[in-house]
Amino acid sequence: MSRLLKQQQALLPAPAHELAAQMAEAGYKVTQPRLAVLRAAVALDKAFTVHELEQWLLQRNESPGIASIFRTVKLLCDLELFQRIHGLEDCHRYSISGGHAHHLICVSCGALKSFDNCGLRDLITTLEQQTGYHINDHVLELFGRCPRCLAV
Amino acid sequence: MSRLLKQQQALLPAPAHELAAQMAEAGYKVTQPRLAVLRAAVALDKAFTVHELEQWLLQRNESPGIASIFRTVKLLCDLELFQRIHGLEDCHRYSISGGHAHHLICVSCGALKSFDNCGLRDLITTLEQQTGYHINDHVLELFGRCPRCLAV
DNA sequence: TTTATATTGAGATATTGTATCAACACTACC
DNA sequence: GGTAGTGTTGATACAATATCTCAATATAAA
Repeated sequence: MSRLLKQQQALLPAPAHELAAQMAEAGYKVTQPRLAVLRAAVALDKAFTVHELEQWLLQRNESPGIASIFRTVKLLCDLELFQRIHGLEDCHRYSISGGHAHHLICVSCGALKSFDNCGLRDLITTLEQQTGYHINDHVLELFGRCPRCLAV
Repeated sequence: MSRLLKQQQALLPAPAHELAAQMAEAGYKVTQPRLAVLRAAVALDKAFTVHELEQWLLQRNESPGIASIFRTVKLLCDLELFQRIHGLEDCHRYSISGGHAHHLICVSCGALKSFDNCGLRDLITTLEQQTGYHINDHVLELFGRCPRCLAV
């Protein structure tokens, strides 16, 4: 079976392949169900829900049990390869993290841009001085409409 | 019953009283269950969960049905008197909004500071130019430790 | 190949809500 | 003061997201 696995990995689009490699590096096995989730996430190419992953995989008759999809998403979040998206309506979407912390999301189609330079340093310094808090983390998500949806 | 209601309102701490007034202004009845939720939220004085509201009220034997607590929280969110908090671990906390959009939250005790000037205008302008998106909303939450928890 | 460990899938369970609907409580009108 | 209409409540059912349990299976290491 491990030969089959290697064959499939070789056929993966680069991003899923890279994510799988990072999973392996972290000491986790790159199994078929986990690969399937990675492929789905890469293919969807937007902020996705677990349900959307499952639907994508069901259409291709390669869906693992829903528990395994949830487990894989959680594992990838813990490894900081996936990231939870904080939406305006709900917080049940995830994205491939790419090491970036923040997102710009199209409320119309779900298209997503990641960026890391959030320019909050001054605000954080000011707030620390004003409040006496020691700030060490933050959530920042921006919402709007992407060029394609604006053109429609 | 309406005499009793007025008597109790007069005993409220100011913030709950004000929130109740705004509910009334918006055309909603200020009932005992709704007042109870307001009192609990004010008393907790931090980012709270619906479960925490219920516990606070149960301890005082004045808890409405859980459905009414959820309904009241939702109503107050719709009226922008409460606001959902986007936490690092989950997004099931709420705060009294005070019209401000952003929060600084102590991860240790849940203490909460609100502020409105988030200084994101430059970032938003830059991102709009870089991406072609039209940005019209955002979520920003900051996390750290409050002075009291830092002192422990 | 054998052994030990990690992972899976199915189903039960938990958590956070929302929908339904009969009973109740106000309000306005007569 | 009664009555009708509306808003609200509480109990329960239901839904969506997610985790737990545990036997069966897959994988890796010896």
